[in-house]
Amino acid sequence: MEKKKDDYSFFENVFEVVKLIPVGRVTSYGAIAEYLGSKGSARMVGWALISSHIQNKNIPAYRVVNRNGMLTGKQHFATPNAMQENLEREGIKVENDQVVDFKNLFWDPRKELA
DNA sequence: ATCCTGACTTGAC
DNA sequence: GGTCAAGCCAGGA
Repeated sequence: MEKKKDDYSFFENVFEVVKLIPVGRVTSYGAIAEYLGSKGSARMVGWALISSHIQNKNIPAYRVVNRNGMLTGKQHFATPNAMQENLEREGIKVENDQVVDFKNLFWDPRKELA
């Protein structure tokens, strides 16, 4: 990472939003990216989340899935099953690496947090 | 400095 | 309505 200018870097911003995700809810990378103003660069959100795993803060990265509600990032967790287990622990049903009733559990920061 | 890759998304065919 | 291709920004080789 870099020291950046004077404000928090893109990553810190991502962490903030991710930490604000309510329990039992999920969001998508694109939604966060759009909320941060970097709409279209959803990849960066995922990239930031990779760094989140080395952060000391509790980043519920498992609450972030792709637009399809699919657990694309489970591979990057300590164990591929961790993501699904964590979600299920919060009452979110995951089936075939996909969040059940995703559209209902979807949490849009731009809409809810805005 | 150039090229490649990546936890994504959207538009076109 | 599913599949393919391109765009996006940042970081590592």
